[in-house]
Amino acid sequence: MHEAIRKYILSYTNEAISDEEYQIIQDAFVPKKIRKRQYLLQEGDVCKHLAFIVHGAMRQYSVDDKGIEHIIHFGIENWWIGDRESFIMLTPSKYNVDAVEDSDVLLLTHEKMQLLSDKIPAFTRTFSVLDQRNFIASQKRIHASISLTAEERYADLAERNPSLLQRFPQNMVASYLGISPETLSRIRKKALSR
Amino acid sequence: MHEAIRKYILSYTNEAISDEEYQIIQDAFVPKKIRKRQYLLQEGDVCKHLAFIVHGAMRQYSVDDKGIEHIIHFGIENWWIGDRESFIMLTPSKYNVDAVEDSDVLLLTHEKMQLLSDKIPAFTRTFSVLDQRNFIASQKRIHASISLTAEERYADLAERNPSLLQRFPQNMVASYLGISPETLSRIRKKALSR
DNA sequence: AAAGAGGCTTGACAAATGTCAAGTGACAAA
DNA sequence: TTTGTCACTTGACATTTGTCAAGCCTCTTT
Repeated sequence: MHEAIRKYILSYTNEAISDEEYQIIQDAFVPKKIRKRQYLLQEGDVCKHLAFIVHGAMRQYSVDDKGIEHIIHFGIENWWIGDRESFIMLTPSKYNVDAVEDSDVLLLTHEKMQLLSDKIPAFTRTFSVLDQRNFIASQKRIHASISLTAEERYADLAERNPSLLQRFPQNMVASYLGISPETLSRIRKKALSR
Repeated sequence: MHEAIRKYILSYTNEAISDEEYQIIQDAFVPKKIRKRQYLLQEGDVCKHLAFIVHGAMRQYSVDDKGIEHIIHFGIENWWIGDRESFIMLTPSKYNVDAVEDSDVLLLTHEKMQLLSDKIPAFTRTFSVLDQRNFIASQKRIHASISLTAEERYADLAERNPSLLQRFPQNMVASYLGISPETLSRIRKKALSR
């Protein structure tokens, strides 16, 4: 399973990884299987690991006073998932993270992440680029949320990340877009008649 | 003016900065005065600099088909501003950045940023922490946009960043929150009667 | 096979928000 | 001073989106 990480790093950098470095990487990541509906993180706990998804589908969400779930992040193969705020600040998380499909992940603690950053230059760069991409992606999502209608946001998602629409049930997609399941159902109906 | 940067870095790290390092920093940053309404970046151009705001108030926004402005970022003292996507990817920006008040900024190109990262460890950490904080802040804003009503988003902003409400005109705040100026006016009226 | 749960759709209605138009007041330019 | 511009407010109305309730379908469990 660790092979997935090797490929992943290589996709972010051109630097080769030596065998010793590879050994360090193997020691840093802890593989774990997470079954559908199983939690990786529960609200109130401190996020001790970031998870690299080797295979599967997961989500990060909060639950409001009325018990309604608000999904703020989807994760599938080759994506990271976890609450960065809690992970870095060591504060109790306001979010839950759980598996939507049975998933294989690689867990990384904050200490191991520091270790990798210090010892493996390629990793430093990988993390830094990752942070930048996350920020850019967030910026796009903010832009969509203040500039576009619900219908346009759905079209945008369908264009950029069609795979998410197939992997996650419609009510979760609605939550991710910030609209009710009924509204999404109606938007899709309209979109079909074209 | 460069003294502002020294203080800024020290607020992010405990490492002292030597005189040689300080010299490198002085060479990297180019001071510039930007008058109210003056552009730092225009849509279609590549964002060549990130700007550290020493004094003043600026905004990053897009303009849609109908000519309506959508503000995705405010910047005041000690904040960075610029289009990160364009800056990193070297692609034409979809945004404008201009000054809302007369402002003093320090410009940093991509090359100089690399130089600082390579030569000054404290800077590497500063940028990395900055990226992380940006990501966390974005995440909070996404959460607000899908979970809260317009009224709650305003209350949230008023609580977290009251200074922005005083520095930026109300129609810009409305745009930032993703609502019409009329709606914000009504929300404020309601909020007063409590 | 029967029962139940969950996800999706649909209709009727309510609530939130946007749009348009008019009016006011402050401030800057002439 | 006068004029004009611009931000803000307010009212009337339109549009979008949410809420609630019912029904259908599929899948799982018993």
